[in-house]
Amino acid sequence: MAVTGDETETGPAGDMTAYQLRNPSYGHLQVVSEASAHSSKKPIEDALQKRELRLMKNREAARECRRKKKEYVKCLEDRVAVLENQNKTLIEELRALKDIYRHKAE
DNA sequence: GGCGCCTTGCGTCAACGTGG
DNA sequence: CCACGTTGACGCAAGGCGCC
Repeated sequence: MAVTGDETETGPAGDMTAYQLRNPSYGHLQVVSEASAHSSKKPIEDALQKRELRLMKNREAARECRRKKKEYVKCLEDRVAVLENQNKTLIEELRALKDIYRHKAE
């Protein structure tokens, strides 16, 4: 039951963080799917199981959410860099044109 | 070394939006 | 209406870094 050959942990950090190694709850859904094999038990156990599943799913969702946010911010930063370059070029171009205009006027 | 401080990544909760 | 997904906010732990 290997952790589903993970593709998501290949971010900038690369490997598992110390936190991930330390924290036993840093896992994926197969643990719970085992647990929920037989679904009708005592209501309390059932509720607990439900909660575990919810927590686990939310854990994954939060991770994905952060990944997306990081990607979004990176996109914005890249765009800023591009626009700054464009701006520089345009300012330079404007300066050159003004120069030409001034010489002609003289 | 051993601090304090800052940054990063995580898990959890709560609130909200949405599809069935 | 409810179950579920998404995301901001919060607190925590660890790592990096400069300072003593």
